[in-house]
Amino acid sequence: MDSTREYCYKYPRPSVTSDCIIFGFDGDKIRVLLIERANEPYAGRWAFPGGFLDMDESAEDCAKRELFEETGLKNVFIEQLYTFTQPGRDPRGRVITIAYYALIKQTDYSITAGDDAKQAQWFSLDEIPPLAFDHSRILQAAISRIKGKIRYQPIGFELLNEKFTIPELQRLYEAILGVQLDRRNFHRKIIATGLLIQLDEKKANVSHRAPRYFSFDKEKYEQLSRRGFNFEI
Amino acid sequence: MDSTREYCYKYPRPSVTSDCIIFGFDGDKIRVLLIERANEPYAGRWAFPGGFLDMDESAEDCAKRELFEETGLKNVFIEQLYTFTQPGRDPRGRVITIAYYALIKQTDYSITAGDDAKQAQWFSLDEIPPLAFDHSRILQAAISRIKGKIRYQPIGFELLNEKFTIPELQRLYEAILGVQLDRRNFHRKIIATGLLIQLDEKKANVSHRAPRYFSFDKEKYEQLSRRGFNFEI
DNA sequence: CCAAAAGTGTTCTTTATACACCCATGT
DNA sequence: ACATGGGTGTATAAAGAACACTTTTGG
Repeated sequence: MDSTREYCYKYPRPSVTSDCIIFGFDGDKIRVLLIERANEPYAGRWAFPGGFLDMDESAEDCAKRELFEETGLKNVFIEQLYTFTQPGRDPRGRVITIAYYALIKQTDYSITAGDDAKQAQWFSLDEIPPLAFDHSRILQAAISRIKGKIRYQPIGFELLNEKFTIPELQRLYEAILGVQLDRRNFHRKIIATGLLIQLDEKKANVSHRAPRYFSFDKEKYEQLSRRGFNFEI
Repeated sequence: MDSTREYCYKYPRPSVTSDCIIFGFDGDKIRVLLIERANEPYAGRWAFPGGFLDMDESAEDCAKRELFEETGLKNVFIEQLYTFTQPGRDPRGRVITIAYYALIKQTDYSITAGDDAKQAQWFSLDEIPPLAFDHSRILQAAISRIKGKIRYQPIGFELLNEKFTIPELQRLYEAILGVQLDRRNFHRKIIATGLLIQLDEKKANVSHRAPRYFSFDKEKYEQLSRRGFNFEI
């Protein structure tokens, strides 16, 4: 028996992988986390962290495990994006990929390459290098998902520090939506949601009126969500 | 060599299936299409049409093929819902399922059981029998998807005939959203979208003022969509 | 004092909500 | 004629958009 081919089935089966699209925000632009592939195929190309599903883990657990192994990121809340199944999308044979995405506070984590990855690095969306496989299509899907979602769910806060100013939040919304918002109306509207807790602290060392810090009232949001209210910006 | 086990791989692989959640509307309630399973596991139980992925087809093509084989439905526009990957969700072993959903005009199609299915039948959402596998969880996911979607995209028209009256459309919205809407405000709002074409025909044989027929202006909707407008009810 | 950006208030327009009322059709 | 549900109008309230003005900070 060929010991390198010990798993045999009556019908052919595809390989299954999970990939992670991790977004961050540097205060100005949205960034996405890529790894440089160490192995063929596409060695040297940039790609999303991800890898093959083990038989005893869900696709979500697989995505988290691979994310940790390749970038050092841990305890990230990921959400399923889409499953890519086109035959021919991977030169190794039939591979289907379940893609997950997450929005994280870049400062909470430090990135370190490991495993299959030569390096892991943040790229802003206008400087994305050529990607392996069909990953640029996956990226497009992820971007349009967060664009659609941010209008109706308070996912923006996941990208900012625990404490943040309203102008910072506005720059984030503008970066994701790609539009300019009126500073004054944005301020009033975001306060009107009742989901911000004002802190007794202002931003220091700015040569103009210092903006206040706020934090996001997650408990209140969860209460309101359960009652079926809807957030909207 | 064991001819029933001719596909061998270095690492174990899960089986992959595609399932279809097909919604219809009978003028009063939302219905969903189920098949009665002919084979084990769960023989005799109701389930969504679906089956194993072939190696030369995408998961979407697989879903359409299985839908046709098991119910006779053809040319249905399906959309990916979610991929279910929990280990243990299928007694046959590790199976992941990519679920698709569709909204169809029940009158356009006639349903006929075939293949793995003893029969295919529409069930209204308050009369769903016990389902095979984790299909009741999948159904919940599909219902909450269409509830979320109908507010912002004109998917309701897919469930109605080519020509329909505004009160019919309203009953559909009420069935999906589970709320009562004001007849008069609904009328004005749906007309204000500019996406309905008024036909020179009224509903016949009703013992009250006959409502006009309308059709959905798909071309206009696509034009407006491209310009980034957003539909909202 | 000045520049720059934060924060507040005010006006105007648009949209949403709640109904009163009229209209057409079959019995 | 009347019951039934379709269709129109209108008044009020709430939300959104535009923008003038005031406040705070560092230089």
